[in-house]
Amino acid sequence: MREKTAPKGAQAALRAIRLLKLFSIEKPELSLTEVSVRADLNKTTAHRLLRALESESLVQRNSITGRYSLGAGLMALGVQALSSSDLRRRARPILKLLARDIGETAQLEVPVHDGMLILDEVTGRHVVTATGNIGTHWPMHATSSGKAYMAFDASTFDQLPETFSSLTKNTITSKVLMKTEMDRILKRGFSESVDELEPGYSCVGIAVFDALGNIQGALSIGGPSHRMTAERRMEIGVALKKASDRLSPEY
Amino acid sequence: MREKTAPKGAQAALRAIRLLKLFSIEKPELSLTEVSVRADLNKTTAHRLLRALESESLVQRNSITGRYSLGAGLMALGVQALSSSDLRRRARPILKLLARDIGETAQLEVPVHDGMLILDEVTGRHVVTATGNIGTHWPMHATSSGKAYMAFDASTFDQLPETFSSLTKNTITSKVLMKTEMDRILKRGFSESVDELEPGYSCVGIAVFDALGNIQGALSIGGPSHRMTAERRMEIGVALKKASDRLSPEY
DNA sequence: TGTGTATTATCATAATATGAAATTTTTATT
DNA sequence: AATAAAAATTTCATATTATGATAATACACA
Repeated sequence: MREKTAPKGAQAALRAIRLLKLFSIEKPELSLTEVSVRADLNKTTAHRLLRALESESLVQRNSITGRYSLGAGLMALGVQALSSSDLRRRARPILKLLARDIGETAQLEVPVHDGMLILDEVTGRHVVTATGNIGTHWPMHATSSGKAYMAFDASTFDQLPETFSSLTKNTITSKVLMKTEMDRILKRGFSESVDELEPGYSCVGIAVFDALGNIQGALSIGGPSHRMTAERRMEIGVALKKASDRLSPEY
Repeated sequence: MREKTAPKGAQAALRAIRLLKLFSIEKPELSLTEVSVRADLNKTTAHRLLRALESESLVQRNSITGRYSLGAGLMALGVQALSSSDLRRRARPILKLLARDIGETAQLEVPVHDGMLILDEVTGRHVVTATGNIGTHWPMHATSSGKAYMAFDASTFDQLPETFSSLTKNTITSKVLMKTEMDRILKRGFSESVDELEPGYSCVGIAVFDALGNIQGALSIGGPSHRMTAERRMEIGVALKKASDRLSPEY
C-alpha cells in the first residue's frame, strides 16, 4: 500500500524539502554552513535553496545573526494541512466519546517517516494526563499505535532496522521479538505498550482503515500505568475496536 | 528590511512550494488536472512535483479517488515551525497578561505574503470571544495588526495595490486613504480597526520589533464592537504599547 | 587594524527538469 | 457489457535550469 515512491527528476524540490526537515526542536536555528554540512550539499546550492524557501516564507532569517529557522509560511501550511485532514475531522467526535467513556486521553496518530505523528488528542477526565502533544512524533516501535500500525502494514515493518533504541527497560528492541509482537497484535486485534515508551506510561492502540481496507493510522488511549491494569487494557481494547469500526468510511 | 527576494535558479523548488499553496479550506483536495491548471504547469511537471512532495509526505493521496491533499509531513513541519518560533515563545506570557488584564482576546500576528497570520492567541475572559484562529490569515488592510505593521514597514505598504477589497462598509479601500491612516498610526503609536474586517468586530494593534529595530510582527486585542468604545480602545492602545516594549529583546 | 570565518556572487558546464506526445487506466454513458 | 471520453501516467529528445568550483565580499574577533 503506502509505497515510498522515490521519483526521478525533482532533485531540487526534494533537496529543498530535506532542508526544511533539518530543523529540529534541539536545533531550531541553523547557519548556512550548518545546513550545507548537514544536508551534504554544496554551500552555493544550499544557499540558493534557502533563499527560495525564504522568498516563500517557509524559512526565515534571524535579522541579527542571519541564521535560518522555519518560517511563518510553514506554520500556515501546517495549520492548513491539519484543518483539511478528512481523517482528523471524522475522528474528532470519536476521540471525544472515547475520552469521555474511558476517562483517559485518546489520540489519533498517523505514520510520518519513522514515527507516529499525533494528529489530534482529546484529554481524559483525570487530572494527571498527558496533554498538548498534537504534532509530536514518537518512535513506532515503542508506542501502542505504532505497533498496531505496523502489525497491519508489512512494508512499514519491513523497513525497520534489526535493532531499535531502548527507551525504557520494557522497550522491545529487536526486530525478531517485534515480529512475535506483531503476530500477537494481529490475533488480538489491538496492541499494548506497558512502560515501553516512558516508565509509568501505558497505552492501548488500534489500527484504522479506509473503505478499501488500506491502513490510515491508529487510535490510542493512554495514561499512568497504575490505572492501566491488564483488565482495564482489555476493556479499552474492546472500546477501541468499536471506535475503529465506526471510523471506517463504510459505516 | 523584509525584501521579497525572488531568487533565480530554484524554479523547481519554488514550483513545488507553490503547488502546496494551491490547497485551501474550500478546496482541500485537488486532482492532478486541477493542480496543473491552477498552477499553470504542464501536467507532467505537476505530476512529477506532486510525486516528489508525496514521497516526503508533504502531500498525500486519497486512496480511493487518487486526489491530492496536504499531508502529515506538513503538519509535522508546521507544528515544528510553531514550536520553534522564538517570537512566539517570548510573546506567550505577554499575551496571557494582556488577555487577563484587558479581558479580551489577545493575538500575536506575523506577515505572510499579503496577509497577517495569527501565530498565537489567548482568549479573554468574556464568553463572547473570537477563538481558535491560530493559523488563520487576514488581509492586511482591514486588520489593526496589518495596519500597525504596514505603518512601520514602508516596503510592505508600497506593495499594496491601489485599491483593496471591501469587507464591510468601514473597510479602507484605497491606498491614498490608507496613507493618511498610516500617518495617524505613526503619530499615535497604535492602530485601530472598527468594524473594518467584520461588522461588529473591532480591534487595536501595535507593531513589535527586534533588538535592531526591525519589525517582526504585531500584537492585537479585539472583541465585539459594543465593548470596544473609543475610550476603551485608547486604554488598550496604552497596554499594548507596554506589551510591545516588553517583547523587544533588549528588555 | 589585521586575520580567519561565513556569506554571497559569478559563470562555464552538464545534469536535471521540461513538456509534447503516446500509452494506459479510470470513469461515465449508452 | 461495450464504447466513448477523460484523466493519469510513462516515455523521451531537448535545452533550460541547477550545479558547484572559484572568487569576491562581508563580518567577527582579537
